Amino acid sequence: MSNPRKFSEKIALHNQKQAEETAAFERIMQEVSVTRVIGMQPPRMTSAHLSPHPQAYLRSYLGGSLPNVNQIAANPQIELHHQGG
Amino acid sequence: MSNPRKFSEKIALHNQKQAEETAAFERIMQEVSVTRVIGMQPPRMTSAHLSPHPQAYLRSYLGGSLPNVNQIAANPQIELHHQGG
Amino acid sequence: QSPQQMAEEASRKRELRLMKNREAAKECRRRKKEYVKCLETRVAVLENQNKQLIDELKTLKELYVHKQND
Amino acid sequence: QSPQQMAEEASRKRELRLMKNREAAKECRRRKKEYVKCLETRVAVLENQNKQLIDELKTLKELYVHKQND
DNA sequence: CAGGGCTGACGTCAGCCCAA
DNA sequence: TTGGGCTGACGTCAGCCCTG
Repeated sequence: MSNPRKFSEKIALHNQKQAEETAAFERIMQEVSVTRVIGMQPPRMTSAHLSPHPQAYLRSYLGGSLPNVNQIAANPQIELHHQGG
Repeated sequence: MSNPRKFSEKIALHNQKQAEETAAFERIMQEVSVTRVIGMQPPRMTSAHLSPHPQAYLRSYLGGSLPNVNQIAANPQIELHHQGG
Repeated sequence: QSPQQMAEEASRKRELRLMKNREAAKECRRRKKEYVKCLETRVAVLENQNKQLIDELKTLKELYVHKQND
Repeated sequence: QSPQQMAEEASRKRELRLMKNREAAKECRRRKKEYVKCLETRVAVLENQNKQLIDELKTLKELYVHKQND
């Protein structure tokens, strides 16, 4: 049953749910942040686009490592390949 | 203090917060729904736009009563940004 | 007043206080139980709202990038 | 066995059981208190996440309609 | 300041439920 | 099936805070 009788199990279940929801929350927030950043660029060219290192430009706007950026890199306008790890 | 000692006050406070958050939640959901609906139209004209009653057309897509939709249906090109937050 | 009457009076007062505190404790436990149930319900409601908000955010985000590519 | 030893044995067993249940009740109250605090913390966290999600949804929505009007 | 309303914490009883 | 672990509910004590 999803509603255990022992308090320890209830606490463990709530901690698990909270961890999952926090992960999903942070993930979607980062994705939306990335979407908004790349969405602001196309209408106006920035000097950063002339830079030989566009990856560094994006990483300057965003904080941590962005594993999902690869999907966004599928956009034909911007090329963003792995920096080799 | 925001953390009362009596349980009745705690319950009242939680009910109040829940009501406010639920109201804000339903409001933003309806707004986003409206935004998505009107955002799908401009690229291609639908036969519904030739109808003499566009309000009825919108109400067919959306559920409850939408007081803001009237303004949107009247002037589709206006910007709707209410309290900024 | 005789000490006998004093003892009876004290005993009656004590019993009355115990009775009041007994019922008060019962009501207190009832309110606490209701409060905990309120907390659990609130958690469930907020959980559903979070999921719906995340889904709507995903949808609007993809719609936004699609508009971007048009 | 004499009834005297029987009574002592029963008394010792009862006292041992009371002692165990006493400590168990104490631990149980501790876990319940921790659980309620966990619930309150969870409510606060979900509340903040809801507000942030709504704000982000508002921002993305206005950005979407702006892209629409361009 | 004393008195009373509420609640935190304790010990006890009764009952549920699972592993032995 | 049953003993033991956990918990729900009770009554009591102690303490806080507010009102008289």
